[in-house]
Amino acid sequence: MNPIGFEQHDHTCCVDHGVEAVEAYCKAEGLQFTEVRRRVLEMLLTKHRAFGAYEILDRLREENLGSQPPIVYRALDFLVKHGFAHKIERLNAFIACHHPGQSHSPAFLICRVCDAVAEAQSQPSRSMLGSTARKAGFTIERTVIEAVGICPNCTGDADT
Amino acid sequence: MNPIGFEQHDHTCCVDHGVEAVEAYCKAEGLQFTEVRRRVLEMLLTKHRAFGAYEILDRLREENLGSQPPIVYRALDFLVKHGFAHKIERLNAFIACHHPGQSHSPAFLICRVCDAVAEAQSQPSRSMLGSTARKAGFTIERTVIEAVGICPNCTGDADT
DNA sequence: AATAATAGTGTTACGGTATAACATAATACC
DNA sequence: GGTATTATGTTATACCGTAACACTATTATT
Repeated sequence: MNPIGFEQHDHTCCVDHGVEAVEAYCKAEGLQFTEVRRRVLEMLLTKHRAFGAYEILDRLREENLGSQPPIVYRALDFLVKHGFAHKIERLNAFIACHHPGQSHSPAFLICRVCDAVAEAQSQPSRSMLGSTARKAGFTIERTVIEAVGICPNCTGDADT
Repeated sequence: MNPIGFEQHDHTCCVDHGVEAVEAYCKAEGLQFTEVRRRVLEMLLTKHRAFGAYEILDRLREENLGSQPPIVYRALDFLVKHGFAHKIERLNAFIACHHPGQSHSPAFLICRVCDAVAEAQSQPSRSMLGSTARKAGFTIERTVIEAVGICPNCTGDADT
């Protein structure tokens, strides 16, 4: 249950492995892993942080893969729908998933200093939110669990 | 720990009590509870749902209390800053707080059918998110806990 | 009460986020 | 090969949010 994102690591693995995993999944499920979708995923995988849709669009434009918002939003919709990426509601931005394929309810730790985002797992059904929902007769379909704060690498930096 | 929002109740109490509580708090703390701020809070209290900033602005405009976005955003900033209202990140919208004065980390149950929103309490430090953060060395300053699903009043309605 | 300091409001202008709607192209399926 | 489905290209627009500056009201100080 350790979050991925704040530790030092060989990041090329994250990119390669992430793309491979999604490629395999799409092949198995008969999903079209098109060039735009692949490039958007690759961009998301380049950093453990969230990317705004227009930031991604700028990159697509440079590569002549599209220049209008719907292009990037459709690619992001695809990635999010199939669990290859997540939207960080607090940031109105998107991040690659680190457990593609596995069904999961993600939780995020967002560093407000360096913008790093770590993905952890939540267990809605076993959380207080889940028990509150059951008591109230509310059926949870999706959860948004995000914590904003200071990551271990930025702790101690001179900014309150 | 029961969420407020889905049950039948005498709603005029919510409005009156909410305004009174905030008024008393502001008086005690030396905060200026101006007309715009009061009206925005009253509007938020009229329903157990979230309101977009521009929806509120339209009402303010009708009442000649301002016509430009900064007016409503400044009032909302004030209300959120002092814990009289919360922003629902998932909806980019705002809702009145139901425990003004008490310090708390709210959690929300959002019905995607009728748009009702119930406010419950979360306990970040005791949650899995809290323990994950501690293990990772992450300092949580604020949490966003929102569940989207179907409220008890809409359960069974013909929409999947 | 006059003054200075602070806080709130009015207004313009703009930037960031997101989607509806419709046309065209590519792919999958039979 | 023909049809259905899925993806992309494009225009236009709607919604969300803030920077910057002028002005007014309130509060604190003398």
